[in-house]
Amino acid sequence: MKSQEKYTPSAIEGKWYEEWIAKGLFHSEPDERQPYTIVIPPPNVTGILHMGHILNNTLQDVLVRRARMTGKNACWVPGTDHASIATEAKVVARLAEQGISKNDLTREEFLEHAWRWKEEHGGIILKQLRRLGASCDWERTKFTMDADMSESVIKVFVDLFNKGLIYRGVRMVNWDPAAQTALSDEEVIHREQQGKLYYLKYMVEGGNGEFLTVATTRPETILGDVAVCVNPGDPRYAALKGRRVIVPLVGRSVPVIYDDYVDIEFGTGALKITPAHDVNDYVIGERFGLEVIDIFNPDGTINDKVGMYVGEDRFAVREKIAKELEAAGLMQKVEDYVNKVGFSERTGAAIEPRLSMQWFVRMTSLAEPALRAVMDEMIRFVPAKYKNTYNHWMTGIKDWCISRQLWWGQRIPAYFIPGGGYVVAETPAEALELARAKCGDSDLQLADLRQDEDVLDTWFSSWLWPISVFDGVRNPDNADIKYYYPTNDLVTGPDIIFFWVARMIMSGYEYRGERPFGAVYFTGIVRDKQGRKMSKQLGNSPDPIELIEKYGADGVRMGMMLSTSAGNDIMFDEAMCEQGRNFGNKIWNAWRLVESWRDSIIENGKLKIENEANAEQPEHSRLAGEWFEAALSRAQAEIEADFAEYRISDALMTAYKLFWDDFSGWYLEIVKPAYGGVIDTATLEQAVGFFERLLQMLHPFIPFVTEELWHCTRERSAEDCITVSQMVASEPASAEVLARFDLMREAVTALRALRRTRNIPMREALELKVVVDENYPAEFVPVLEKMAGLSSVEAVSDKDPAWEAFIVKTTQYYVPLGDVGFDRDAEIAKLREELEYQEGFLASVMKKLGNERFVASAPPAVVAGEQAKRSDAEARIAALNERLDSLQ
RNA sequence: GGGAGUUUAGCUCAGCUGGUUCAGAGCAUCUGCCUUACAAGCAGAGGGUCGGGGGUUCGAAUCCCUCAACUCCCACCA
Repeated sequence: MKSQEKYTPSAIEGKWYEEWIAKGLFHSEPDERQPYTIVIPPPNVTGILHMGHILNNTLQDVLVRRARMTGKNACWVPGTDHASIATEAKVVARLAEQGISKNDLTREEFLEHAWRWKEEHGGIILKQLRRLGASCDWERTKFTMDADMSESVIKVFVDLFNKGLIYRGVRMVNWDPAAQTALSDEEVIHREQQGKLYYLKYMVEGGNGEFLTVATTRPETILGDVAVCVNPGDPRYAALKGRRVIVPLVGRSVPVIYDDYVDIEFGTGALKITPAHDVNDYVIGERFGLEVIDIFNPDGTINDKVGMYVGEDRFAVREKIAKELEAAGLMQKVEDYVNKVGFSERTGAAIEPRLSMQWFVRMTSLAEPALRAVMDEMIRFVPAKYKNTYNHWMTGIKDWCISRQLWWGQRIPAYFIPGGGYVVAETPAEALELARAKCGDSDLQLADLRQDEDVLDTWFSSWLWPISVFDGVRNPDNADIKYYYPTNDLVTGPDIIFFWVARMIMSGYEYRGERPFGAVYFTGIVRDKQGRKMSKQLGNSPDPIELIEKYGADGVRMGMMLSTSAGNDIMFDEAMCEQGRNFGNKIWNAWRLVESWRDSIIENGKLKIENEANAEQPEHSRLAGEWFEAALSRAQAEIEADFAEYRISDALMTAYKLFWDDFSGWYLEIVKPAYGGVIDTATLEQAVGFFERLLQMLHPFIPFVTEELWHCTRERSAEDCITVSQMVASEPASAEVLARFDLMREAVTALRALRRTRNIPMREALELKVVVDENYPAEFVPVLEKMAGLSSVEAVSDKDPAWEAFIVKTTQYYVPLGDVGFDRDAEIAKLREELEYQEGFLASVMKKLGNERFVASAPPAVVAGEQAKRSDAEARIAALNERLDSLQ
């Protein structure tokens, strides 16, 4: 295949993705190779791609592609999450647009709408991931509400119930009035709010105008007040013992009670007790056997319990009641006050603590092996700092509220028996059997049983994800689960460490007796370049698809990977994508150069110019090959080490510099045929070989352009894609060759600088004289000659002071040039400056070496290093002095 | 109120268990160049008292203490 002249990402990306899919290159089946497995953190089925997904999925793709190219059987399982609250909210909103209220529908009708919505709008995000180049095994795509997935969830619920790890009870839970469901503690986000603290007067019953002042942030809850509580040690209220006070406006008489919970210092030292709407109040109410008056409807409006403000919203009532208290003279004062308020993670609604009947999972025993696994690094967290966070949460773990008052999700498999009690079973038939046995009524019919209305928390299905995607719950011994589980790496955000990561670890040990993954790579948050979180409201989040259209998926991926290190937030700047695109262009053009060499000697697979092309390989090209082989090996080894430590951006930077600087800037320039000449076949072959290895090294990061060029480097069969090609293992690199080449490179740089100051064009050849010593890279002279444009290199011992000079390490180089343009004073000044620096350096080294304690206590290698520095510096100083003397 | 983390060039970040005059990289900036792969490029250059202060050490960006700023997580104070 011949390359196109211009690099146009859009022209190649779609094509190759289709090819990969058509050839099934991302599909994995168990075989004799080692597996490498990643399960995707399933995005919401109705979600669309944002920058966070780009970051997260590019990382996964880099890991998977690299594994695929290094002998592993790579399997990346994609899928989506049913996201019960978010999706149900969207469906409800859409129904509302059509004038349909959820309340007018039966459960079945609603679910029909929901499924239709899912079929129409779901999975967009998975299609978008293809644009990014994600090499998922799409044949394994899962959805958390697929029949088999749901079955697994129910099976686990029943199992945990039978083990006594699931219970049902009335508890104070976090109520989301918008979604009208309970939430787990993790789904509540606490944020500071500018609010007010209202000081209300509670008149003492039977007193003559005495009152007690209670401070509250939520005056509307006085409707549910059942007591006022003060600290028993508070002298201000000692006299009120046994008295009752009147709840303002409401007129209800409530007792004054005494409990240590109340802080004397805070507010007025008096606390109103509303057991139905505050967790602490509930606890105190229980202690004192107080009544519970729930004043809210599920949607956060006031109910008819008290007969005031019926049907009005809680926040409207707050303002209204404040005014009326004021009017009634029952408001002492109002202060500005900042407090923390809980909000629903999904709907953003202010959470209402509410007493209700819910299902819970006992977590303590599940947490134990899961905690140990991470602390003992059976599961590695990257970065490790998240071990702390995890440890803290797991140690103080609370029971998990798993019931949601929604319809979209797995319905809780509990069936109530008419006479009371319930049974839990995987199927209605089993439930009936159990129920009959339980109540001893063999005539009981299925229709008599009533299934619990609630569904399970979404996370109760996703915590099984690494197991259930391989059907390991229903068929624990199937070939897939045995082969792919435990998975290798999990790439996710630290924001779901409790929601998801911790729970997967728990379910992993409970249901497989094994960790679900070997390592968790925590990404940071993608922010804009001012450091602000990307959000719809701010409008600072670029559309990833637009970015891909502008810079190519390759460019966007590069941009992301260049600036990501685990756990650190990434400050996204579109310029990074530009850099990525530029790199694609660089690769492209480097190939065009090599290709042009080939085209000049080969046509239709045959040599056009026999004699010249078959000529012996020039020495400089042979040397360049020797050096680049070493450079490539070293880079490969570094990249391997980086991947082992999950330093993905470092690995990329190493490959980037290798390609751009070493390969394009040096190797290709060295072997480039002279003007009008042709390349020899040996060098061409070598250049193409290097190019292919570089493409492989880069492919995980920048898959499309590398695949395109892979098919240009030689004729390939349809199956021969870089995606499934195997990288050759790194060989030890010769440090000697690399170091000597660098000395040569420095000489070239010095000669270039010289040309620049003396304004000598490249076509004008220079003569180089050298005072040969051990730091003179004699073997690379052919390269030096070519790169610096030298006509001759000669070893000398006598120098002419009129010669231009430079020193590389300790080697003195001279170039005889006329006096034209030579600035003796500038040269002397430069030499003096250099001399001063070297003398300072030597002094510092001597000081160290003269220090007995240093020589005695520093490691021998360090001391030897200092001695080497000393002799180098001395040699250099001698050379500088010599040069100075000759000039002065 | 607890806990964790961050602070190094204009920007984004590397600098591992103290040891090259160690102060680095990429990008950006500046100066030359349209040199027949690439101006999405080439050749160069400048730029930081490693947040402040103190200490340990022969030696500190690196270890300790302290102060400051920022970020995140956890927590039932009205």
